[in-house]
Amino acid sequence: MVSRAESAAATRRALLDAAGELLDSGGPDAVTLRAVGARAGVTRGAPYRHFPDKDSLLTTVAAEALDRLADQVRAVCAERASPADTLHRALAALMTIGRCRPHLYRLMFTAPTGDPVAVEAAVRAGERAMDEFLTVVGDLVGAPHVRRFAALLLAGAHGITDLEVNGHLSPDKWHVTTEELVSTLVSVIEVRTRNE
Amino acid sequence: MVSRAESAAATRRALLDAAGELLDSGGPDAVTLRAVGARAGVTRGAPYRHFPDKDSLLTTVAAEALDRLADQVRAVCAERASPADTLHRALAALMTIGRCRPHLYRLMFTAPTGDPVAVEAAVRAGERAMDEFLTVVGDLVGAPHVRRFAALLLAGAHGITDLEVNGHLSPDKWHVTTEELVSTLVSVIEVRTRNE
DNA sequence: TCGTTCAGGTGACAATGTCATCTGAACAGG
DNA sequence: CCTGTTCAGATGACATTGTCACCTGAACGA
Repeated sequence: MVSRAESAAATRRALLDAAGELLDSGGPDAVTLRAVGARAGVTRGAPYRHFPDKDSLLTTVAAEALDRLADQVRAVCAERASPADTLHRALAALMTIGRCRPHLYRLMFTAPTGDPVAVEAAVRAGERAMDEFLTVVGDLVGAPHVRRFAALLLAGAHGITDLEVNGHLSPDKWHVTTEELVSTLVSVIEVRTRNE
Repeated sequence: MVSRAESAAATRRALLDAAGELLDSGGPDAVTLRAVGARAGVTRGAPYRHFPDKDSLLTTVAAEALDRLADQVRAVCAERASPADTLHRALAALMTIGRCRPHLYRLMFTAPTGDPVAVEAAVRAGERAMDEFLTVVGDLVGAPHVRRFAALLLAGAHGITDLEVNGHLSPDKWHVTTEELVSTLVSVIEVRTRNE
């Protein structure tokens, strides 16, 4: 029925899911190899059959999340809405992760650690997500300064999200919502590119 | 010669400095209460005479760093250069921390944890730093949308810094330096405000 | 002078990451 | 069908860490 390879793959998946769920519910401190194992139905030593160490497990969680983000951006891009709309939705995908899964969001944008193989995978996934963003911005901005404005948009949206995630953007102090900030950011750059 | 209160204050200072130095040299994992104590010339239990727990110690380190940042921005502001120059230097103060002391930078912008007293101090220090930024931006932008643009500038600079700190802004991929990004960000907002 | 306070030292404990070792079942080859 | 191998998982053990209870001695106030 279930081959050994299938069972092992299922366990690996369960471990990654368990780590993500623990991260969401209790923050990084709650992600214990023992807890991850328990939630995945195995014991504390089992994860070492699938990941070299804890860091590599978490880095793989981040890599998968970055991959999903890249897929989302690509999907938004495929909808072929107006370039401005597409950009807004792509940035919204990023910020939704920050709002719904703040600890995962932090993990995604933290320098990956652990086994070189896992690190490499995370780096590649991150670059893929950024490349997708690049094509989105490419439809909005002329070729000469795509990279500059794409980096600026990405950094801006990330900064807004990160500040909000960490509670540094209380609306009653700044009189702005994160949505308004992103809108302002995008429009400001649109104005700039039209003026060139 | 040295009163008991003086000695205690000196130890407290030594603990905070030791924590900062360990954070710089070895990252968060290197900040061990035992290591902090050793570097401060005391043993592992001594920190508990000055901080309720480890989180509160680190939160206090962050609070002091935010306070220093606020002082720097205020000092820049007092130089009375051109508003644009002042803004650039204020943002540079922020980004310099990120480049020179990346782990401390991360600590500063992470939601504070630990004892409510320490958390309160960190929140207040963070708000003070932001208020200083607000006055800097106020000299550049008209009153109606100061907060919005101040938040945008701060979030943008923070996003750029955070991405760079975590290695997500390799210049050969994006063809941009962080300085160029900040310049673009500032000029883009200047254009916008002039058009209103 | 004497009792108090309190910074600091010390032993102990539970939790955790990690490893060496063991076990049993799924596999390959005859 | 039998047999040896491989490998996922279990288990025991160890060092490290945060944290606490308890102890000590010296600086203090009266």
